[in-house]
Parts: sequence; structure tokens; C-alpha cells
Amino acid sequence: MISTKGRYALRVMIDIAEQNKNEYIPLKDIAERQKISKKYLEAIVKNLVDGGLLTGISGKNGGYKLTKKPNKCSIGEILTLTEGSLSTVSCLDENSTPCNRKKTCKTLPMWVELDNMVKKFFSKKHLSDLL
Amino acid sequence: MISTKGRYALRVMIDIAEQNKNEYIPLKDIAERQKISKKYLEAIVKNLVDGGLLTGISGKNGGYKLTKKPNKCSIGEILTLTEGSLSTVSCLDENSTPCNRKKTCKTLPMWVELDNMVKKFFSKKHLSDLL
DNA sequence: TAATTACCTACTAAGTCAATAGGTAATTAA
DNA sequence: TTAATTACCTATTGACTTAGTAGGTAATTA
Repeated sequence: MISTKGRYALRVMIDIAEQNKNEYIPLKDIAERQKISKKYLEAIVKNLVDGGLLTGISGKNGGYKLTKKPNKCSIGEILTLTEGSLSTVSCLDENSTPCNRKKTCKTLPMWVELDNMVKKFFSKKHLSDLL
Repeated sequence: MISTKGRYALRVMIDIAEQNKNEYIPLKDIAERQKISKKYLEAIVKNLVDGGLLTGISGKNGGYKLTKKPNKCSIGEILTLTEGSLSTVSCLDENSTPCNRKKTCKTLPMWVELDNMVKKFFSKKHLSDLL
């Protein structure tokens, strides 16, 4: 299940892309337009900055800007940064402890198949597809 | 993300199917074979009984039995009963409060597409595919 | 009657989610 | 130089979920 964090992240990215200006967009404006707590968005936007999808500058006329064209920015990138992982089961999550049933697990092939399908879905979809 | 509850449910269903007998299989044996706490399995199996995928009888020679042939039992049914829902975003979950952004939401079509893809995946996969 | 099994209700410790609170640092305009 | 504006930082919180555990009762069979 995709959490609000990931869903809000998409809305922020769409909002910035829609302004369609070569200016930095202040988070305050985004929060007001999207009706999302600015404070909460700060934490989300940090992930996107750290992940290199946004750049931010402080001060008057500051704000955030996309680092890529929307057609080069995949939804998978955005969601992976904010959700932490897109794995559908913890067994396939890189951050989790390896499963010792791996070799004999009857369900693993299905999870791999599902995981690949979902990851492919998100890597083929781009920000530009949502505008 | 599919939780242990759903993953354990699949293992229980597979375990019973694998015994391939027309007998009732005691949960004690399943728990031992699968190395899962019997107490925890009780709660999971209850969902499967309530959902009509298993029948249970008490007493000596009691246990649980599948109500359908494994090729008639979809993975989607099993997971829906144990996970509560297979929706990928809360907006599409029947149990959640309806989203008031529905009409203008730029991301909703993508979530619908994903949801349909995942649900189709699980409805086409059957217990027999995992044996 | 004893053993076995399902079935039931309640509880809990740890973790996650969706924020909120209260700042500091950088940049710009007056 | 000062005030305003903006990003950026750390810590905390209440509600909820997850993955169990505890301690029974009811049904069935030998």
C-alpha cells in the first residue's frame, strides 16, 4: 500500500512541474495549493532533494525546482525515495534480513513475478504522464 | 506490502493442499511443519474459515480441509481474506472515507491502472500454481 | 472419561504513520 | 545593516497496526 508520503510527493512534483516556470517554487505556495501541511511536506521534500530529484535554495525568491524534465523523471524514482522501497513483500526488500526459506519457498517465484511487474509499471510511468 | 499474515495464510493453504488426502489436517501439524506459532495461525485460519476457503472440525481426527480444488482457489481470495484488502492506495479502498479530490486528482488514473493490474495478477494465480 | 482438536476473547510490546513543535542557516530586498 | 523570506534541521507525539502471546471454552472421538 502506497502511503500518504508517496502520494504527497507525487503531488508536490506535479505541482512544481505544472508551474512550468524556470523559477524556484516556495513550499509555502505548494502547501497552500495542495492543502497539505507545509511542515509535513518539508520532511517529504527532503527525501526528494537528497535523492536528487529537486534542488532547493533559501531566501527570498527561493524554493524548489525540478532537476530533470518531467518526461525523464520516473514515478518509480519518486516513490522509491519517499516510500523507502517498492517491494511487495519483505522477503524481497533489500533492507530486510535474508529469508532462510529462500531455496525451498513455494511462494517466492510469485512474489518475484509481482515485484517485477510493479517495478516495471512504475519505471515506465513518468511525471509527464501525470500532467 | 503483503504482511506475514497473508504470506502465512498461503503457506497454510499450500500445506493442506500438499497433504493431498481427504482427511482433516490438524493445525498443530501445520504449525510444526511450517515452523509458525500455532497460536498465531489460529487467528489467520479463522479468516480463511469465515471466508469459506476452509472448513474445520473439532476433536480427534479433526482439523482443516480445503473447500475447493486448488485450481479453483485463487490467490486473490486468500490474500483478500487475510490482508483485508488488496488496494494499492487507500483512496481505492472500499473501507476508507471517499476522497474529495476524486474528480480532479491527477494521480487517480494511475492508481486505478495499478490496482487493476495487481488484482488481475492475483485473480489469475491459483493455489494449484504454487504446488 | 480422557484426549484431542477447533474456536473464542483479551492483552501486549514494538514499530510505523502522519503529523506537530520549535528552532537555525542562507539569501534577498529595503 | 536590518528585516523578511525561505530552506533546512532535530526532536516529539498520538493513534494505529503488526505479530504475536495467554488462557480459556466447546465439540468430537476412542
